[in-house]
Amino acid sequence: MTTTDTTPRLRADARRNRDRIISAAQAVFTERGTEVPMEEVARSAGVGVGTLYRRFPDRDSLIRAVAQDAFDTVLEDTRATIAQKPDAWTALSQIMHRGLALRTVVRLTVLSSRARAIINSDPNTEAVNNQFLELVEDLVRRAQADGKLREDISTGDIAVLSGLALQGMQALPEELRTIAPARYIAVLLDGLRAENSRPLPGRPISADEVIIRTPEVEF
Amino acid sequence: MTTTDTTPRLRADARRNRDRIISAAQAVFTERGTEVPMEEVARSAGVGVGTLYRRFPDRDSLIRAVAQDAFDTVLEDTRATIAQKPDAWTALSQIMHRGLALRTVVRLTVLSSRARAIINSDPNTEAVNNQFLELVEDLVRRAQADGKLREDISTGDIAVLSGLALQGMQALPEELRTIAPARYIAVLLDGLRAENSRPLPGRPISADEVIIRTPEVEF
Amino acid sequence: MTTTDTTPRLRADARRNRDRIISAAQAVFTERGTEVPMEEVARSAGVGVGTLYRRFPDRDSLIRAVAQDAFDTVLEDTRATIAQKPDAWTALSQIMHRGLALRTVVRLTVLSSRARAIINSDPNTEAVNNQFLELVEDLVRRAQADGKLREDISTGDIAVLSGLALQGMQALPEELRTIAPARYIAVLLDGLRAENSRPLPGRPISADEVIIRTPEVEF
Amino acid sequence: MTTTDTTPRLRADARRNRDRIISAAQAVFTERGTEVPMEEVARSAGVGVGTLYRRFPDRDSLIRAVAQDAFDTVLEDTRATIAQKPDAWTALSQIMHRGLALRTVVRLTVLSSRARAIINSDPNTEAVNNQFLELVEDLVRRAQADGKLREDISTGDIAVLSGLALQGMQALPEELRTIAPARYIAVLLDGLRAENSRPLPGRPISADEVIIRTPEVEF
DNA sequence: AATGAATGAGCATTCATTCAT
DNA sequence: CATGAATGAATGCTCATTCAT
Repeated sequence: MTTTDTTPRLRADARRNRDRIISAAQAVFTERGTEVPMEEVARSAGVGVGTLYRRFPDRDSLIRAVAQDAFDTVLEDTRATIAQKPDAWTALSQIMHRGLALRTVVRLTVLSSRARAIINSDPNTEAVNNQFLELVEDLVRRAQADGKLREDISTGDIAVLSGLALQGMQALPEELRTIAPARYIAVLLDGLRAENSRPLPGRPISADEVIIRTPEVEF
Repeated sequence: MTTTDTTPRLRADARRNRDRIISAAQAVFTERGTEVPMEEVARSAGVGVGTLYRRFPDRDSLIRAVAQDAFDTVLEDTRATIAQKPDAWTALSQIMHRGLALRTVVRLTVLSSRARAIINSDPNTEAVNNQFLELVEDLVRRAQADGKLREDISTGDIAVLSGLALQGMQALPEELRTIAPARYIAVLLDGLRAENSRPLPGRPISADEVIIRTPEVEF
Repeated sequence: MTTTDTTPRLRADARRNRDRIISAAQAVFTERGTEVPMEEVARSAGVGVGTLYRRFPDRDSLIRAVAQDAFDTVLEDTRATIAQKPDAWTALSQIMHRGLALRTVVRLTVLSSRARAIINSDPNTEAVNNQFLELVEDLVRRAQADGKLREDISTGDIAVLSGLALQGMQALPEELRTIAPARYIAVLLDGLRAENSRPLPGRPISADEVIIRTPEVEF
Repeated sequence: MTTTDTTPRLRADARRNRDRIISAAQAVFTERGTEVPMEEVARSAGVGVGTLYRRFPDRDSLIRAVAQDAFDTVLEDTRATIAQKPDAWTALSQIMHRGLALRTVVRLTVLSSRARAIINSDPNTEAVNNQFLELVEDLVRRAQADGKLREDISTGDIAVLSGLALQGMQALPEELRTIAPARYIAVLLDGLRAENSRPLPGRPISADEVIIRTPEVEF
């Protein structure tokens, strides 16, 4: 787990508790949504509710911490990927194929309007997200310059599309849930290649446009 | 609205109310998930809770009715599309571009595990769904025979992919929410074309495999 | 059914409906208490709720009518019994052994505080009840004068005791429910005979004292 | 209160609350039946509904606990009585004259079919009840051998008869409600004596026959 | 006049959050 | 500090009563 330590000093055991809670919450939120009873989260972290609430005064603050953590991981991964790959298209492909943390982010931002609202109003997470999007933006530009990525597409589109392919797999039986995302990312990538492209309807969606304000949807 | 009239005879006003409730529930479920307070559903249908409950004795039975209705509409639309288009690829494209009812089905089946469980145990809805999948299956085969659709793909894949592109748009600002689905369906279609396709990882997923049994996820 | 016709004129079919409702309500109240859903009562009378409510504007008024009817029957039976039996003790025995209408009265008065409150405030029923108690009072006096009935007992005691033996049989299996009341009435009668008697604790309870004011108990 | 401690360890305050709830529920159930609003029970125990539900997850489990407790007390009382009284008839008399806990049992078993169903399916309570009935059975046999108790009677009859005399007193004004049960128990006992008894109709009812299966009656 | 639909108040139950141990 | 108990507000569902057909 990667945690941007905001709380300066924390005794070792308290720290450990905090981490266990975030891990557990991430798993539980990903599996069953952000509306699970707090007691469930506590139980699955192996602590009492009291402890949970001492660390995170309400559900929102827990969601915020989980999001924070996931965004951090995504950013780190992305940096690591870029550090090794000079080819923009390959880098993009790899990033889109990435796993759990990205999936958490997707769930949190795409599926739960509550999480979205929280994330949108958290400067810390937003900052990390912006850094991530900048990196992707650069890759997009470079991949297009290389003639690999279609022109009528922008960073926001990529963000949304990666999101789609990483979610919604719960409808599949266990066996397929593992292989399906890779398949659909691959289909998408084929659809994103310059060579294949028919002109798209609408207009490119930029990175700035995917940070959202719709607070009503709640699955 | 398309309602398969199961209840033999219903007084005109009762019928009207029933329809209003299903419409309202469809909208509300699509907007805010299947867990909205029943009172909300009632209010948005302009009836009292009592009426809602008289017609649908519990939430499950309402979800079932909404699903039924949505599946019916999807099937009808699909038939109409096929009736006019002899070209399989075009037919598939059009079906994938279709709107609200399909979106409801997707929401209901992909996002809410509760809805999934209900639908899976409703023979009526399942029957309609099967008819729909058969139609698509035929289109897929034909489009592949025509050399339009890539070979390493099957009906289940198409079903999942259409689902993905039709959901998750709530993360976008109002303006884009309208145009985005069409864009992403287009990208997907480009990715699905036979020409230039790279081999996909995994294996084709058949129609039978997307009727699902995982009841834990609940957003 | 014996109904003291208060409502002067009533069309034949309306009259028939009224009677069917009272019969049904008597049965249902006796079986399942005075709190059964009105819809149940209506269904078991074979009419719609609307009709039920047209006849009896609320639950209380239905209970009142049922009580009325039962009291009437009890009074009639008692008169008939007395008319044939000059021996007071035998008359008392027979009255105590009587069946359904008496049982309804007992249920209504002993088990449901609501019914009790209603009956107590209904001059009509009260009048009938008073006539009944006067008859019993006379029998008690005569049976004591004959040396058959113990002296330290009064009409109120008899009323309460008959009530007890006629109720609470629902705890027994079907077969016994039929024979049990007769057995226990017999035991009671043996206990009431002058010859057997040890002095009782407390004091004789008169007829006036069993018309009651406690409105809290509600089974 | 006698509580069979099933839950291993319970914080002092929780334990205290548990006991208060059972006491309150016993009183309230006895006064107003097993259908009182849970909120009433909670209020009368001086706790919030939440606490009530934490301890007893639903109404049935509360009824079960109250029954358990009452049966325990009855059994204890009975043992104590027997321990001091070698004379079977006197022991029986005393047991029949006993008060509140017995009355609760009676209410619960005789008046509420719901309670009956619960008790019948609770092995724990059933066990205690069986022990109780064995003790009474023995007393009945001895009292008959002593020539004190009439021969044409069995344990089940005694159980039913004690039940009758201990209930239904709510029809009486406050003052009499205190003395009445003793009076009627006395009458019954006179009726149960061997001397002067007339043969009873029907047949003796054994202890096994009063554990019942009729779940429809609900007062 | 009879019917059954509509309404909404009432009670059961769950769960976020606070607080005593 | 950690724990789990207590609280009460929110929501599901039922049913008495009213009213349109």
